[in-house]
Amino acid sequence: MTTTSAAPASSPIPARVGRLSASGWAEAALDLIAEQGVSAVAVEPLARRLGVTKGSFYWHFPSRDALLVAALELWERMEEETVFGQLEAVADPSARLRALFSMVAREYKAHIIYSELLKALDHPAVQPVIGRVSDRRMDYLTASFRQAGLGRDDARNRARLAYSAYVGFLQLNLQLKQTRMQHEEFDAYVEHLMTTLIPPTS
Amino acid sequence: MTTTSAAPASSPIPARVGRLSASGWAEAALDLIAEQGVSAVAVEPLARRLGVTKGSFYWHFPSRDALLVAALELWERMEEETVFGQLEAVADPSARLRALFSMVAREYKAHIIYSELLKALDHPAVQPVIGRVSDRRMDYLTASFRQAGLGRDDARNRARLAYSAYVGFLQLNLQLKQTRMQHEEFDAYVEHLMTTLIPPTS
DNA sequence: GTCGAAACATACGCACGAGTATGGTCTTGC
DNA sequence: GCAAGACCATACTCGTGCGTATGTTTCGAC
Repeated sequence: MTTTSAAPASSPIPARVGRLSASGWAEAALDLIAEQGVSAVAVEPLARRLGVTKGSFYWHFPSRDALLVAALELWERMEEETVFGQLEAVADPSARLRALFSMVAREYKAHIIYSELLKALDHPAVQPVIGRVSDRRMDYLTASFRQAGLGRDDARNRARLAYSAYVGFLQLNLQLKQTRMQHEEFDAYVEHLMTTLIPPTS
Repeated sequence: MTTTSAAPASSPIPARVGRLSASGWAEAALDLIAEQGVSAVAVEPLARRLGVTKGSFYWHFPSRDALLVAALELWERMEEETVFGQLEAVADPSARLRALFSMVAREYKAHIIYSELLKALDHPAVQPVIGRVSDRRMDYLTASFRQAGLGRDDARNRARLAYSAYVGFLQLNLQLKQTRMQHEEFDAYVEHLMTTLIPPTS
């Protein structure tokens, strides 16, 4: 979504503009992950989608795995700016947790990708990336709960609980289409999260 | 694990005893799901594992999908007895939530399978099954929180939170091998869950 | 303009999994 | 103790995805 920002993200119609670069392929791969998961990132279908053939692909990348790695690097950088950057900007630990959950509604794509990557943890290339991102977020949440007044162990456990709730929410509400929540209902749930998980500002 | 209870669940060595039945194939498929996920349920590898060939399989089942459906039915029945049955037996709503989390340590396999099925929600055969099971558990948790003193909306949201934490825990601690919790740490976490999520018995 | 490299097309070989066809071997009822 | 059906093996076809080999077009430098 940066360089060659053509193709409406999901169109089977080629409609290419210029030529492709390696990052163009990586971005397209990320789109595919968001839509149909990691296993859907196949060379030939992806090439058809971009209006080219595999001949093009294997000029930019040595293998399908190399594409995946490039896409994951791209996502991790993107995630660091978008999600983590926005979280870091929020000073109040209470508002920070709210920000994390509210972002799911706004920054939809980054979270969908995170959810899809969670489903592909078997893949050796995915595991370290998702490990780093999860640890980083967990540490930040833990620190937030600490400065919100919780003790060391309590803060870590509360962070576990909060982050598990985030991950579980992604699975149950984004993947399992059935019983999708409405906006009002979602807001009420987030409100419930706050009062339950955030210690009262004594 | 009922009829032809041979084969040590993970041995590449055949070591068959008698002949196979349809349920034998379904049980083997469930084992494979637990170990390597839904996509690993392929006819030929499964046949090799059982010490037979596909010729045998296609006598018992018309297609690979039919096997998956049979395996899912088997699991749903098994789950209803094991997990749900044990939950229902517990009267106190507080102890009930503790039971749900503690069961993850004991009844390992059923939860691993649930986790793997969550990762395969794209598959049309998986979605309704996991939907029914999740709804049933959610309803039961909601009722538990109600009789623990929470209002209608609060009980539902608290159930959402608790169950999301359960699902997230499965993903982060069972799938992501990295940073696995120890027994002591796990017990402390469960304790934290109780005090945080269960309303005090006024 | 033309030349070289970047970007792409075409046509292959290979592995693997789904499904079919057909024949062989147990094993149970009687 | 022998049919008949249950169970299994062998040998195929077909589709799909990965990777390679080898041309062909496009573009920028000079």
